[in-house]
Amino acid sequence: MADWKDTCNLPRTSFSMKANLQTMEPETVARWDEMDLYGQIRAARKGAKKFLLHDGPPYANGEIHIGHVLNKTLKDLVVKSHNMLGFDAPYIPGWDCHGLPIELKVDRELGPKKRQMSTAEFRRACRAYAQKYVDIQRTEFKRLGILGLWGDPYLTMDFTYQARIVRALGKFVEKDMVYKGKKPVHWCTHCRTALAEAEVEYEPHTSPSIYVEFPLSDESLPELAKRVPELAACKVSVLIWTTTPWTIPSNLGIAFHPDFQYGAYDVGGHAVIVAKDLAETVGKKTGRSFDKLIASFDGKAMERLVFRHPLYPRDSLGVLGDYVTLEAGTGAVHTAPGHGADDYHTGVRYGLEIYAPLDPGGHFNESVELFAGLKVYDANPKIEAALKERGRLWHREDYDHSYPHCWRCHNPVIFLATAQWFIAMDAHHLRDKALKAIHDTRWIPSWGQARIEGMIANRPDWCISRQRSWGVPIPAMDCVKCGQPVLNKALVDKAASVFDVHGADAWYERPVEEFVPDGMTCAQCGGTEFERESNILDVWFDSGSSHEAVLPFRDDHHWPADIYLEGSDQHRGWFHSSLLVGIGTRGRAPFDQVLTHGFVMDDQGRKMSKSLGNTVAPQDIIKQSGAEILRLWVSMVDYREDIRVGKEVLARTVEAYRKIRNVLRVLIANLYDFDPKDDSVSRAKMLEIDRWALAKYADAAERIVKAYEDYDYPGIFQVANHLITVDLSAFYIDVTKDRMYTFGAKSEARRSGQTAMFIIVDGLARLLAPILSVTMDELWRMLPGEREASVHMALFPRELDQWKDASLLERWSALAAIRDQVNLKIEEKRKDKTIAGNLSARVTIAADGETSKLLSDYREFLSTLFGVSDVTVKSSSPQALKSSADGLNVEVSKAGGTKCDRCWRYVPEVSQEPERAGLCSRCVDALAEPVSL
RNA sequence: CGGAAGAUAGCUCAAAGGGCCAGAGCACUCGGUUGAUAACCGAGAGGUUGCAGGUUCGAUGCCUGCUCUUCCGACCA
Repeated sequence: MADWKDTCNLPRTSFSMKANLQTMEPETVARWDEMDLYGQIRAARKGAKKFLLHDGPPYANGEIHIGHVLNKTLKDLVVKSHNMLGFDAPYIPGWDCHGLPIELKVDRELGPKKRQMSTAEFRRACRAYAQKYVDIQRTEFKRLGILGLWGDPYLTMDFTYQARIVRALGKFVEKDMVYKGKKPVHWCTHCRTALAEAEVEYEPHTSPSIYVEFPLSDESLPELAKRVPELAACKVSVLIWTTTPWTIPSNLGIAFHPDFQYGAYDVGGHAVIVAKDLAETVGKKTGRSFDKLIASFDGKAMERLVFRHPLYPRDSLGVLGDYVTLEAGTGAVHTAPGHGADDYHTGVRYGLEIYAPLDPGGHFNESVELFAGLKVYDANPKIEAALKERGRLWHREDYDHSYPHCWRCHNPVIFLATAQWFIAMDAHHLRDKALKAIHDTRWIPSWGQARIEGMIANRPDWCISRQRSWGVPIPAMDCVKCGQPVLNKALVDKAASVFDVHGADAWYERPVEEFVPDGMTCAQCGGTEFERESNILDVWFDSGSSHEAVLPFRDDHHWPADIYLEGSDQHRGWFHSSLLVGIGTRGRAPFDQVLTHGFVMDDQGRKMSKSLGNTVAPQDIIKQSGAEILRLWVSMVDYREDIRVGKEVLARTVEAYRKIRNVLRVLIANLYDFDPKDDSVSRAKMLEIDRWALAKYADAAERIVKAYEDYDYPGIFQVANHLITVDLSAFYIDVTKDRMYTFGAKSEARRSGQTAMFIIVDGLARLLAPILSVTMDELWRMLPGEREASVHMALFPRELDQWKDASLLERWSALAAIRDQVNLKIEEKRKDKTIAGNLSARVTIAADGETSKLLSDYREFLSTLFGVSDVTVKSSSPQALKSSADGLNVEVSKAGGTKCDRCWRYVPEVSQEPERAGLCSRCVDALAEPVSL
């Protein structure tokens, strides 16, 4: 028996079933580099409508983690898809290079060596460190298949960038929106330096706990009598509690909770105020009786009453604060605006002085009576003694709690108000304009608007100064003679022009004269000598200025950007700072749309952390499965929410990838002898099933394009996956393969199928290219016909309407339903071993009504549709139809006749000719045509 | 403690001005095939839509409370 297999048009392709992504991906990335794919796309789209995604700069520290993968891949999806939608969509990646974490890392690496280094030298070490991680991360991002201008990214430490940050600040200075004020920060008196939140460690500590009496001032008595008549004739005082006696000299207020109930108790003939819920406890502690309640009232009644300081002839204002609790103390909180965060905000709200009479070493200065020159910790007992002497100290005990300590020297730290630079939120209507800009921006998802709105509406003035080394210096100076700080446009411009050439290091290295504008004099004392301040800018100002530093200066960019895309934490971070800088420099938001994504969680939905040991390293996944799997994963999950990753998710993603790859492989493998130019069949001459496939494809393609426009990536996967698995794999390809394999290679029927398959696989390669960038690039190069050097230079499929055919699809969904019914019957017969494969079956089918007509219309096609050897359509007989619910009667039996050795169908008779022995007539005809090679 | 978001089959996603037995794909089980073969086809099983109430003829979808998770922020005087 001859081996007829060789005469069949079996699929052939070098697009292998196994993806080999581990080798394919690096090769592809290298090829893209070599051919300058990014540049070629730019050239190809030149003149098209622009679509600009402005990259939020990741921090140049450490290797990339799974969150970076989500973020950068989403950006890549946006950029690639917009290029294929026909936009000119450039992408310039950036890095955030300044800031504390790098400083700390470098500090640790340098160890004791750091002490011998100048600030400029230390900054050079930081720069080298940042550059190292820029390079590492760049390699990793490229490995993910992200396309962009990797050769010329923007770095916040670029000299020109540093200069542009300063110029952006200049816009604020010019409008008089920047002022110097005070703000409490963590301060280490041992290291004599401000500490960032990350440098503070909480450790157990024993503090003195004291209860102190503040008498009501006489002038407030009438007001109190009005609010609380019962107290009209009393001598009134309030009892406060604190664990930092040394802040008593700085006391300027007493805070009450507006809604708590307070009571005035007769204690030894005086009316003493404490929170009612705490009266009993306070009584026990102080050993006095709080049994006799004279009056009770809300904390609100205490607002703006004036109390007297227990040590000095000074007032202490009654204020309200929500942060007052009943967990400890008296419900009346000692408030020193210069020495606490709450105290500070309350102080600002009530117009109290931000008073902190300490030197950097934590000593009281000369103005502080009784305690001048004392270090705060040494002052504690003295202050207690002074209070006791005056009869104001009601109780004292030790108090164990967790207290902030300096992470370096492990001494307790204090809160200390220090001079800082601020941007005033309400100068030049900054806040109002920002709120309007938020309203004018499209937030995706929409709740982002309310979120950032709340933040902008409530935020305090922006503190932009940091007492740090690695960043952009605030080009402010102090008058040597009188200490008056200066920050003006001329100073800023001068610094910016120096930074342009020498970088911001110049501030620490070059002579001060280079920075002092000609003829500058101190506005206060007329002094002409100045010294530089050593504050640097908040790094959020750095990155928030990126639109100013990048968009106007890059050829293919424009201001504002079309879209920003970051994690939802950036409502507080980069979106926020970018918005404020944008308002300050140009009066509007630097973006039209803001798209946010969630965070990557582990497979249980918990956040990843080193301590939990549930982190998933993208580097490992790439090694095991390939970056395409990560890209596919990003595309199929709902990134607007938090997303999960874990073994099963990734395994499912790999399965999905295989399925997609395999179906595309079958399609291209049937095109090995097809040239679209010569072999395409016009739609009019195509078989109906091929037109059906194209109609399905066109519907899907249209929805996918729409989904790209809507940033609905999971929707793309849904549609594409359904088309590929259900419509193509399980239906179209399955039904069509007999024709493709056994018909004459050049027969119109086979060419018809090839035409459809070509259009579909070509279209899918385009449609999936943003997601499976490497795989589609590979497929693209193997497809027949003239085409761009890379699929990423191509456009999404167009003119899809020509393939659409709603009535055909409707007819065919009825046919598919019949096929489902037949399959059920076939399955029954397979179970009882009447038949095995579908080709060993014959089907007898009858129906009534519409279905009957459909069956007779498609009589010739039914055996193909069902994949069986023979179908007999019977005219409907009411009796036979009784058993079936939907007017369909199906009978399956074993096919009769002889099996054709070539196409495996059972036919009534096969050829007896020696050359064609065992073949059905259709195969004999097919072989009349020479086999193509 | 405050602001915001979410919770649908083992996994990833669908279903909404509230209404046919809540749908796919993958995974799983069984069967077929061996001319997509580390593939392919068919069939099957799998969900009281986080929990508890409420509104309604009827709720996954609306309201209230709770639980859990996540992001942001505040706080420990």
